[in-house]
Amino acid sequence: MSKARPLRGEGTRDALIQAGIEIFGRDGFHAASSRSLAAAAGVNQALIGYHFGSKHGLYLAVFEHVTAQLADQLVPVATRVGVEIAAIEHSSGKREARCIDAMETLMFTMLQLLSQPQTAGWAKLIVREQQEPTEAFDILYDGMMGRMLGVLTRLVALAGALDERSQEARLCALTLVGQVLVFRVANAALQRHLGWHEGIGSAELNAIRTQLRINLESRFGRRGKS
Amino acid sequence: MSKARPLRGEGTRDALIQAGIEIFGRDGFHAASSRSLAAAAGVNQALIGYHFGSKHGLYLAVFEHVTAQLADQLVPVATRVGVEIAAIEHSSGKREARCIDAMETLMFTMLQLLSQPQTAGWAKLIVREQQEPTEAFDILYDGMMGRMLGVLTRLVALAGALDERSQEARLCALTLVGQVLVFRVANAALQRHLGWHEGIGSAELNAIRTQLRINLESRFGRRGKS
DNA sequence: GTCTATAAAGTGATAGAC
DNA sequence: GTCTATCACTTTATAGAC
Repeated sequence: MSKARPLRGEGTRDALIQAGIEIFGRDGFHAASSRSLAAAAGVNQALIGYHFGSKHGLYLAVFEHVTAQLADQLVPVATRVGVEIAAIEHSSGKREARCIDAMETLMFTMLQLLSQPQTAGWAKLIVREQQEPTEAFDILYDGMMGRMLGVLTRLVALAGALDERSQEARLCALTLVGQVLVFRVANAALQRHLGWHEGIGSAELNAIRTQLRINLESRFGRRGKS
Repeated sequence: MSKARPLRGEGTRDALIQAGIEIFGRDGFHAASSRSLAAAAGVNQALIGYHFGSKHGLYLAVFEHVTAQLADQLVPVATRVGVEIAAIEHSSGKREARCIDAMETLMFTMLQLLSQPQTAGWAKLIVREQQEPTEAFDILYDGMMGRMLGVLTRLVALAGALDERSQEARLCALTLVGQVLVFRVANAALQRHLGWHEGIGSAELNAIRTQLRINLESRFGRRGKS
């Protein structure tokens, strides 16, 4: 944030949204003060009202921004997996193996995204919002989360010969999501249980990926191991 | 909360701690005001200072209370599982099956605890604290969480012929915890993806348990299915 | 142990100059 | 588009009566 000169218009909006990710994520909506938001953005406090109407307006704008960023990274992968699902459905053999690869792709993409330092703020924000959902959660679910859950559920159904609308398939998909989420959500517990005080780097990412792969192969593979 | 007459001493402390679970969980530490805490407890605002020194003192007392409550319910199960682990270690056959049963017991106990309406406040409190851990998290980890993770890790190691201090065993234990946690943490997503708007009842609990069991048997069972 | 009252600081929003 | 200044209100903590 090197700005001896004032940002203008769009720049101020962006700076406030970035500050919002950090400050709302750290403190929550209520505890984040307009003054701390403005200070973190390096702009005047009155500009929140000018650009977003109110602190709440900035909050919603932050969720729109985060949803768009997440979608940017996840939708292409989800689309590719969707194509692969259609291909698997019209083929005969090796269904399980192809489904497992696709699930691993989805889960690892989510894991990578969630473990980047840049997304730490997004994750805090989302976890907070899940506990006490407001209209900001709708932005997130409708814009990205629902689609990801849907694709994963279709894969689970395909690999397990279930109806994709069945409760079993949906529940199983959630247990898969849980295996990824825990590494972001149980942050503080991770640090203590694994000694990963420096966060999740590429070595850690690979170790987690290996476990996820083993779990997927055990769960959906045709008997044989490795 | 029927109290035409003032609570005295201990009663005031208890009322404030209960109010703290609800209000701190709902609003977070900063956004929870002393006035709303006192109002929820039905006591005078000045009594927070008298009994706990400050709002922060009440916050820590709330975590000590929640940790004690969780430990009350989990430590007996963890102890029984610890005995079972010792028994399995000194036996020869059916190791996997016994380990799976023990893991299911642990996970279902956690799931039940997390899905009770009474513990909803605890869960929110803990999830918040994990995102931005303070000294309150130490109370929780040292008092209960570390022990549960330890027991689960020992079981994973035993079932998978791993060293219980290995990273593999610890990571796998975390993926198991994740499969339970997701049902509390991704609360709002659950409601939308599964349509469980009324929360998790006994029918839902059984459906989840079945999935967890399948996952455990796939992962740790000797080939053959069900 | 509980109350009222209040001090001192912080809050979101906005009017008006530039 | 950005700033300063300020209003009206809430915040935590505490002094002092009972």
